[in-house]
Amino acid sequence: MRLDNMLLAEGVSGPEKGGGAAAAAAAAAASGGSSDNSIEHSDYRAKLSQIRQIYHTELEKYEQACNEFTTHVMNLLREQSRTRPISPKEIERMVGIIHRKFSSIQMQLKQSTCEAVMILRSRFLDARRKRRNFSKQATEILNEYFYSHLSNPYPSEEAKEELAKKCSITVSQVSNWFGNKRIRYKKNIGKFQEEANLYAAKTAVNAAHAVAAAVQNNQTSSPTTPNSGGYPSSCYQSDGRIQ
DNA sequence: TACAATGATTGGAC
DNA sequence: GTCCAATCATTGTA
Repeated sequence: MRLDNMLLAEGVSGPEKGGGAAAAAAAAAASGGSSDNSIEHSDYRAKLSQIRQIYHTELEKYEQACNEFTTHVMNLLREQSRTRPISPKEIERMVGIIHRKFSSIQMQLKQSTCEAVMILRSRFLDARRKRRNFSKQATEILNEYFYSHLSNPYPSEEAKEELAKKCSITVSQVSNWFGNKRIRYKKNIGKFQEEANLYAAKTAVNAAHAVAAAVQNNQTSSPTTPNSGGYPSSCYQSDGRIQ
């Protein structure tokens, strides 16, 4: 069952008894976190534990109420048996109805606990709230690739994976970065011109070093022509995409 | 503290 | 699926 799996995954329906209720959990989940990672993590765990505790407390209450109500109904039936015959099957049927009713209430409790956990998780995992700037080195690597492929700044899947590895970020972060970079560059080429020249010069220096090394080794490879930067309007397709 | 920069998300187009 | 464009939310800085 998915609900059980989720609660189990978060340790909510496990054997360990802690503290926390659905409503309180939702309130806990709704309150903001702290800036520090470790503090945030302990905050998350504390709120999760709160959810767990309330879940178990409520569950116990329901079980107790169920037992009390069952005993009460059975006593009533016994009393009634003095005035009319009541078969054991009838008693069994009544007990079954009570248990089904209570288990559906417990299911609702599970559902709301599950929702509270999901709210908590989404808040904790919401990347926007935890955005961190990439390292200077990573930005450098990405910029180097972007400006040296200005005529076609669309890295292949392999190139993205390579860049992701080099920058210690994910492939989707690389995709996001290139998406943002393309659009922002296109919107304000003038602003990025200096940066483009800088990286073009860097690429040129790297190429020159490579050529020098090749010459030294008596190799005959020809140098690659670095991209000069620019990004003329002709680079864009009619639909606005960069060619 | 206001503002710019930046990484992530969303919705629509292809 | 990718990409663009707009936007959001956070971070960095003057």
